[in-house]
Amino acid sequence: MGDTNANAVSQWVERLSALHRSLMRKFATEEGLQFVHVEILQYLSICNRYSDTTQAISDYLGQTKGSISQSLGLLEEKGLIKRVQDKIDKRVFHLSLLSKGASVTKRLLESIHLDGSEKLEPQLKNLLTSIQKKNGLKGFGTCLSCRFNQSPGKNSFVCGLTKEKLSVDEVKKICKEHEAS
Amino acid sequence: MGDTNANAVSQWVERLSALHRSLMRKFATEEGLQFVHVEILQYLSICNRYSDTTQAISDYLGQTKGSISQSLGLLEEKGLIKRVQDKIDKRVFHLSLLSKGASVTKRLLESIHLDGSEKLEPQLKNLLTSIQKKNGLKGFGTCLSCRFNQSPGKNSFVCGLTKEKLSVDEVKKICKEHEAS
DNA sequence: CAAATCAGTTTTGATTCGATACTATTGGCC
DNA sequence: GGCCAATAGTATCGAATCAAAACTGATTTG
Repeated sequence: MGDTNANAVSQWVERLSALHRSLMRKFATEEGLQFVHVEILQYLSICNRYSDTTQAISDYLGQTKGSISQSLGLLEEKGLIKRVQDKIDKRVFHLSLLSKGASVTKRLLESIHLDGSEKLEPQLKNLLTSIQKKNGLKGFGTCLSCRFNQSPGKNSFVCGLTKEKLSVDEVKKICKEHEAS
Repeated sequence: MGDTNANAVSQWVERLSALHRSLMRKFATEEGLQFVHVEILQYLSICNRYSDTTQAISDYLGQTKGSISQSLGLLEEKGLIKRVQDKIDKRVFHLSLLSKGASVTKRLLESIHLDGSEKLEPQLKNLLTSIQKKNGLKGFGTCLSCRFNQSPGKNSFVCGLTKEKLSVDEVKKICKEHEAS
């Protein structure tokens, strides 16, 4: 974990990320979409119901909500996503993938086929959280690593923030309110 | 290395890459640059003298050379890079960072501080090359892992493709002609 | 030496981008 | 209740990106 080594890891992450961007861009072009569209669709496929809003996407992708809002308009027009107004807070609109949008993210996953040894998984997880922590970024992890998550029984989950029950699938998704446990 | 696990690794790489993009975007905005500008500058800081051209950047980043050409024009105008015509092949122009551009890449490296265990390094390397291979991408590795690289003596390197001598620093940079050894 | 290839630029029109200003809703606070 | 700040989201603006295609020149190939 020395400083000399941090640099070397840096280089590999830089190149891995660059390669991933390149593949995503190629995929986007083939689908007749912009890069950011694919980013948005991919995010919507992994975020939970507290995090499917314009602002959350803006936070996750690091772009202004104005830009995101425009792109969302286009994605809705193209029939890839839909937006539904929140019943309680009428300012927020929940975004979700329509079947057409979901099939794009499915093709993306197939198109960029990643392989890695099993040992890599926990290490990548650590790397990710360490980067988030180092850069002072909050949020965007799954319930399983969140301090608000409570598990009153087997396969039963409750979010300590919202006091709501969460399904087994739901707790695997990423949340903007996430705080490391 | 099973299929069930490939998916899990996928998820982590996706999120790691997304986080990295987000940090790069924030950095770009702070520097008054576009995302792609930072990508180009970063690439120029790690590529060797065979790979510092418009076409190579286009291949590495996965964008059309027309787009790259436009961005390069702006970067030159801003005094971040310079271009020098090749003495032999007058079609090609070699691009390089000016001090102003180099300082941006230095700040980028400091800004996105990545930490990881030593064990991660060889695994990331394997992951990277496996993705390149799986996606049928050629090129963009360092001489040290290239089959053209020859080492007639200690700290002495020759490229089997160009028959040119390469310095110790040079062989650490990435090359568009790279082929795995 | 002509044709094909290659490196790079230019042009075009749709779209992104950040910045800013704006509407509408919500929440606090007296 | 009523006022004001905060929040979610959209609209507008000008500069810049983006891919696609057409276009120079230079080089290689046949």
